[in-house]
Amino acid sequence: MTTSSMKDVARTAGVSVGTVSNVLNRPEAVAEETKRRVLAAIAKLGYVRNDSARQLRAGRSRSVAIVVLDVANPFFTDVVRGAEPLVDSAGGVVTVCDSGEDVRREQRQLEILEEQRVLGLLITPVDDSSAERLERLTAHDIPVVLVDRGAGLHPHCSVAVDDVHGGRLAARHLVDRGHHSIAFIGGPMSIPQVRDRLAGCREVSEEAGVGLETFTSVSLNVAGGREAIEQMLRLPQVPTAVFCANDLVALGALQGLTMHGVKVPEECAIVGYDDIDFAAAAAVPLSSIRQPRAQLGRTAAQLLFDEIAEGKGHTHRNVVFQPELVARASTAVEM
Amino acid sequence: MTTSSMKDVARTAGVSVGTVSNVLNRPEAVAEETKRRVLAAIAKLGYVRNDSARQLRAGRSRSVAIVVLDVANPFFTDVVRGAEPLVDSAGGVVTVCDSGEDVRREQRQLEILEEQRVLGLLITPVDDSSAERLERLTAHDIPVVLVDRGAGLHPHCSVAVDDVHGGRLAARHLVDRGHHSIAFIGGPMSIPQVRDRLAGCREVSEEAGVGLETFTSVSLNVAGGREAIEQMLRLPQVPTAVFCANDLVALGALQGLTMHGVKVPEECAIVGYDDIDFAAAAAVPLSSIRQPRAQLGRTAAQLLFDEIAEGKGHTHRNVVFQPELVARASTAVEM
DNA sequence: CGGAATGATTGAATCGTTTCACGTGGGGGT
DNA sequence: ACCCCCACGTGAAACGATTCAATCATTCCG
Repeated sequence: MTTSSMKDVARTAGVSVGTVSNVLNRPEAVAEETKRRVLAAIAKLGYVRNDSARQLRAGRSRSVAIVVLDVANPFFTDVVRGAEPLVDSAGGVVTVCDSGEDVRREQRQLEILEEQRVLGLLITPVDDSSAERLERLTAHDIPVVLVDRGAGLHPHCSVAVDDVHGGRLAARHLVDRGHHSIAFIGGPMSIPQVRDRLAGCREVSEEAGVGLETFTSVSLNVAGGREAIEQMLRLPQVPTAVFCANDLVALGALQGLTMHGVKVPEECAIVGYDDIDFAAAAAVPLSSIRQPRAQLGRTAAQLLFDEIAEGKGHTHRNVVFQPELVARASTAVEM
Repeated sequence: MTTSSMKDVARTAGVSVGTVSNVLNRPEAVAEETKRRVLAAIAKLGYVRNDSARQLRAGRSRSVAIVVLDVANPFFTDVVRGAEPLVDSAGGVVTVCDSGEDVRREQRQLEILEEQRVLGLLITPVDDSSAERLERLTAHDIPVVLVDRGAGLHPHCSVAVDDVHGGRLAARHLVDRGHHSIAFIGGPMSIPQVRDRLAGCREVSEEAGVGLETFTSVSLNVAGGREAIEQMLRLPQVPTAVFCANDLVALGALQGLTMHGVKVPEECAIVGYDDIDFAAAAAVPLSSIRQPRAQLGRTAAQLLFDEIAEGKGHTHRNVVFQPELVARASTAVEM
């Protein structure tokens, strides 16, 4: 028998289990001498609290789950970083889940998180198909905060960055630089952020009478960007600028273009999205649309705890941040 | 009352809780008709299993924890990625914990994980101070696999890459390129990987009669690299090459050097470590020491499940991979 | 037609905490 | 001397699922 329980501790200390529990949870309510004896017993037996039993009694766990599209994307790790301190100081634990942009994985994870009765959930859903399940979580008293997702659409709190506006900023920047035909790279199109960024871009390009080709990448990562460039370069008339749905795609695009001897920014400009740290450190430092990453995480966690604290009387809040353009070498040439 | 239990399901289906449990866990043992009724009740009530209760009974949870030094470091996310499929297919769940190179945080997380009775633990410990606690976990039947850590030192399974050899490879490469004085950047020195990589580097530099200055960075990230370069550039005689303890530090070093107008690789060469994807995409593509990142994760998970399966009769295995040099532009000049 | 074998379901014990209504004994106030 | 209150402790009842021996029907076979 390697694991000892409260009962064992109680026995060795010559007290009741209730007292052991008190030593652990309300030390001020137990006499010095007794406390000493109990602590000694705990040390001697190497007793460790059983969280399952605790949770069973409490009805909830202490973990706050964050479900992201891609843990390997620095954007998301920065969001997680932003949320962590708050959760920590509230005595919680952060659990990171990677849905990998895969609806089925996401489903499975949500199921498990629900079974675990997590304290709350921050999530960037893959697409709209999880809406139902998320509402169900809320109905089961598990607050959900949507991260980086269009506001107001769902009965949850949310933090988001105005992606349509971000798309506009990118396109406006390229138009100002004199480009007449733009390529948009991103996908899959089921991801709302991708659609929104594209929408903003389209808005500006149409208004300015500039051509817009879209290339759907399989995934929002480096490989996706590289592959999309292959397609693009097969066009009879290759666009002189690409706007990528995120920086990983942009880095992939940069690699693809360089590999084919296309000079960036002279022959083709690039604008990315997120402004992850690596964007500035790229072969050609990337112009990008900056999002307040850590702030997103921090605010999301804050909203979550607010909702928990307010309980039933809570009204959802939807916080929207504005993105900003960071111009670097990858768009440094006038056409 | 928003959450229903087995008892509720049993009542609505007109059966006993034992039967409900059977429907869920051994469906073949219950009659079709009954099963239908129970499933209907489950659907109607929106019943969700309570994992805490399950675990309490089972004595273990289903989660495999991975404790890493820095989630924002692509090296670690790749390791996690490698481990995930295996854990998944074994019906487990991955929990990622970020110790942030902070011993106290690590301690706290280990405590929590022990309380949670996790299935097992993959960990890159911050330093040796957790050895005791880790042994205690093993004693409590929680298998521990050390990731990216010197083999044989501890009573656990481990997967590692030969860091001393990696350091040698880097130094050898720089010596071959004709450098006469090398700077090592990395830290804190309490991290064993840092010490080993430095040791390998020192070995070769001494053997070759080449100068070696070491700069201790506060942390193994971009900022750490940038700051170390500030120090280095104050030297009367600035080294012509730097070997960085990982790629993030190397990227920081690259930024620092560029900011001060030092040309890479003409005036100063750089070798990184890990060969993360971003290394190849950097402003000056980085030479680096490649580690089999995903393989590390995969093997670690495999060892863990082996240990669980073998039980008491298990003997620890220590798998060591060999790193390899990937030469790119950042060392492309002969001195 | 009796008895055994098979199949389906039940009920109660159990996991390890937390919580709360109750003792119990001693000390202070009047 | 009496009463009351306080400070400490106790014991037992939850929490929700799993498991297993026991029960109850059937069916099958000789």
